[in-house]
Amino acid sequence: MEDMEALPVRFPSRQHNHSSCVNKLLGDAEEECRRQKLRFTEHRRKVLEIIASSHKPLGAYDILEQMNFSGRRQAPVVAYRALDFLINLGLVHRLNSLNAFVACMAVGEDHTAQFLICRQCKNVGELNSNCVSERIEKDAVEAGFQVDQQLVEIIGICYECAESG
Amino acid sequence: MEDMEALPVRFPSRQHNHSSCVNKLLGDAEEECRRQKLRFTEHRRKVLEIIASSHKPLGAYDILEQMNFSGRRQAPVVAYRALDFLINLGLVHRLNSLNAFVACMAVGEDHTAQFLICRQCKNVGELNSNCVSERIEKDAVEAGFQVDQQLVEIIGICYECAESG
DNA sequence: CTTTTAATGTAATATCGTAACAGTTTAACT
DNA sequence: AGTTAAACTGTTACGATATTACATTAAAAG
Repeated sequence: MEDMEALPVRFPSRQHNHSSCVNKLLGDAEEECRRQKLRFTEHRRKVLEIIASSHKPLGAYDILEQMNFSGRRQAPVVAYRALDFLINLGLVHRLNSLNAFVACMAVGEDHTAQFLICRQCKNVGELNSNCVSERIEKDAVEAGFQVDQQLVEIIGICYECAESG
Repeated sequence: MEDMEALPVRFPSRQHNHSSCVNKLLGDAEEECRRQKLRFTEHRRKVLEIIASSHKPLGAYDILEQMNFSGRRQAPVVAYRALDFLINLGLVHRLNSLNAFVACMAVGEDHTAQFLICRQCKNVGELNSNCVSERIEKDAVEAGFQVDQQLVEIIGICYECAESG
């Protein structure tokens, strides 16, 4: 896996190793839950595993399909509950333009993420530009608007898809 | 209605006169359709009227409820078709975080809009910051990402709601 | 005036998300 | 340990949002 730590932009390369993503995220989750005395239950672990195994956004019902523990299909609310938990913890993001969910690529960095969504390969990257978020904050404040939350989703074509046509 | 033309930020004041918004938008629509040889049909006019009459975002089914032409309820697809048309024309925007629609406040200015959504009064303003959109474009390009569309939704509290508590 | 294209009417269905409530597990506190 | 309170789970049902498919009608282009 290439080093994405130093860059403000993180778009998953085609070759990169997912399993290390998964392990890192599960580790982060466990640590964070210990710190905040929250329970990292089976459902929550499973949902995080599923999401972290893909850089393509997954719908709640896609996730649900992969949750068949005992061959039995779970109710939708099971997935949504786990997703809410993970989102509040900052481990998962919701993409409003797709009604879908992705794992966070910058856990614990207290970031206001912007998402790069490739409409060809469907991979999603995070653009972690403080510059953008500060600019938004600044312009909003000038308008007397007090910002709680920024949602930035950028749709286009990623580098690798542009290359391979 | 206060003059919002000169400002990069447009948040509707409580006192401003909606009917002039509606008329302006209908005029813009007619002109744009004439120019592009598109048909400004009854459904399309009606939906635009409904949306323009509110700065609060409306869901497709809210719009549908106001479309009872002959006392008869229309099918959802009727609203969605008109909405698609108006969005392509740049007269209406979709707010992904709310699954809702608002009239454009800056028709014809070829803008990449950012939306200010007040979570108290539910009014929506447009922040028309080239600075933000250029910054996003620039950062994305640096990551080798080719931008087609930017979605920026900012959730918080507007000036008037902050004042009145 | 006929051919083609665009828009409409209608029904059915897919997709996404939540409410309500009973039951169970876990943590916290005597 | 035993008790209580809080958090989590199981289950059913339903609400909200959006699309497909196809037959019909209206408008524009030739």
